Amino acid sequence: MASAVGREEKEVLNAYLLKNHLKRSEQREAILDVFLRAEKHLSVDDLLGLVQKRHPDIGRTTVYRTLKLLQEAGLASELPLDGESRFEPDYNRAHHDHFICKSCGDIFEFSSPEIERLQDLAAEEIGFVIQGHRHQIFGLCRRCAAKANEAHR
Amino acid sequence: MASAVGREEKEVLNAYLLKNHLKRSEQREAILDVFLRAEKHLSVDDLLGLVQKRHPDIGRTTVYRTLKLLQEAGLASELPLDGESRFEPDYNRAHHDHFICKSCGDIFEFSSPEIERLQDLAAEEIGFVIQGHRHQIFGLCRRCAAKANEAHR
DNA sequence: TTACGTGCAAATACTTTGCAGTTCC
DNA sequence: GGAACTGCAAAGTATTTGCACGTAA
Repeated sequence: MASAVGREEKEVLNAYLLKNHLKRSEQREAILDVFLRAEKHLSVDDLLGLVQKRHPDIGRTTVYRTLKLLQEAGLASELPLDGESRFEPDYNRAHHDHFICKSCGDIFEFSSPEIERLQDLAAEEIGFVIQGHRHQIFGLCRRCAAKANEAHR
Repeated sequence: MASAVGREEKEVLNAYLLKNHLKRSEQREAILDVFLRAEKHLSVDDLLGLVQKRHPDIGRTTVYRTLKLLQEAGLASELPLDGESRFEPDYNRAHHDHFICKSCGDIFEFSSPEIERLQDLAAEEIGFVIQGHRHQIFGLCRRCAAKANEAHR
């Protein structure tokens, strides 16, 4: 059962390691495994906590370094928030942006080719070459909005 | 000449101070004045540097605190970037988002009511109540893109 | 065996806070 | 006179780095 998760991603990682004369390690495999199984949008602390359930000796530094490695290998992407960043799997995933609930912290994804197209147009107008973007929408998710409404009465 | 800049904003600040039982100070007035005259998108360090040209005794802490105050008063808004935040005047300004050049650091503004509308639609679909958003596009400005192209030959 | 990986502790970078003295109202 | 403001130094927070030791190839 365990081995079925992220088979492809594990191959991608190994290929990346090989290509760059880097080494495999138990830590890297454990972190990738936990990362792929987890709910999305983990903070470093979240991920460290999950990893340490089975591997208490893995340190925070290694989690930081492995997340950086996974990004370079195209397996993870960072969601830079105000305080701490969050990370999500990014292998073979379509581009998307995020709704972030200020109350419960939950994150929802959305994607809009139309928005992308409008961005491209605006960039073209000023001769700007787009390399990446960050599009985050803050507010209250359905549940928290309902709660807030109730409390108002 | 000096007194003509940001007259209205200064009134807004004074009204805000009064309403909240806060006090006026030479520091706050100097910082607001420099802030309004400056090129937009200043970092705290930029602003501190400019302020200290005329008021060497004003400290970094006061700049931080005054920027927070100006935001509360609706006079400034923060552009949270990767390392340090930048700040821009925000009184009676239409909403807009930013292109940010990774090479020279320059920031360009753009606004698209269409994008806003699409955001609103996406939010509605999941019952999300929007309170704010951050939409930043990274890449190369026209000039830096041209430079990069040249270097490639 | 040699270069890479790991974990700790220390360093960094930006921002906030505690505190003692000063200023505004 | 009392609450608010200021500047310094210290504390915070998230992340990175130096280093000695361990490990994969």
